[in-house]
Amino acid sequence: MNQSVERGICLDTCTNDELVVLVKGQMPGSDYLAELSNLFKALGDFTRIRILNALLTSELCVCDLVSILEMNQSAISHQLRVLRSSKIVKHRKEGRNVYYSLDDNHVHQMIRQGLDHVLEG
Amino acid sequence: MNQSVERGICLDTCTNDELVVLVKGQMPGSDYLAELSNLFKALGDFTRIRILNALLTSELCVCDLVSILEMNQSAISHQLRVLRSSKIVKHRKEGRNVYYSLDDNHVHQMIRQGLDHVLEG
DNA sequence: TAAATATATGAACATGTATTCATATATTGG
DNA sequence: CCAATATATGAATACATGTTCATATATTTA
Repeated sequence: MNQSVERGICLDTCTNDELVVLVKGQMPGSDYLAELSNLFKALGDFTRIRILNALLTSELCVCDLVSILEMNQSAISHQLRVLRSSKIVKHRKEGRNVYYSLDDNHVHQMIRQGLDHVLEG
Repeated sequence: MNQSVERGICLDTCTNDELVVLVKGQMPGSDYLAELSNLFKALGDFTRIRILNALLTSELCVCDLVSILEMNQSAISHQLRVLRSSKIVKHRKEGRNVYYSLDDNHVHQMIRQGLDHVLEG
């Protein structure tokens, strides 16, 4: 279906070109696209991706993550906050520990799919 | 399989805890995780996500994208460069136009999966 | 209740990044 | 060859973001 669309050569900026109108019409709303880019942005950091890969294996508390990533506790907590506010992880408190886990199965799949991509490379 | 792993309560930082060792062992190598986070980072920008959503419908030249996103040509070109260097889009030249399209099917699927996620909310 | 431990958070700092402006390059048409 | 058009790119700027340090909060234990 992709390549069957007729192209219109742009003169200056082709604001009313048929294809442009078509593509514009098929784009999801800005709200969704903003949400989507924010989701990817939250996944797009080395520390956070390592946290999430760890959580792929098991629910973990903050100090587990400190040991696994060999990083500052503060740095970990700050990044967990980002992941929490993006609803990517959920947490539960048990005594003085706070256990984090993946909130959603979609994210699980997105990470795995991304890994497939880079492993093939 | 997740919750069946025995937890070890951390005292200070539990460097030798069994679970920590297990999780560490199951993490992909740093190189892959770095690549993965870079891939997500490339997807994690509003402008770039809009470009990619447009390319989901059809191959497009730069000035098409300028019209579709209603943005500065320079801004678009700069972002296309980011997508190119991340191997997310490919390009072909035809006369004075340069046509961009998605390079890889994985990315296609990742975007769709991400959209599913945000559309469900 | 005091000390110890686990976690969260604000401020500061350094670094990264998106956009704009000006300009360069390349291609086509006259 | 010259003018016009499409695209790319470097520099500048403003803004976002990750880490560290210091410290606050909450919970357990002695």
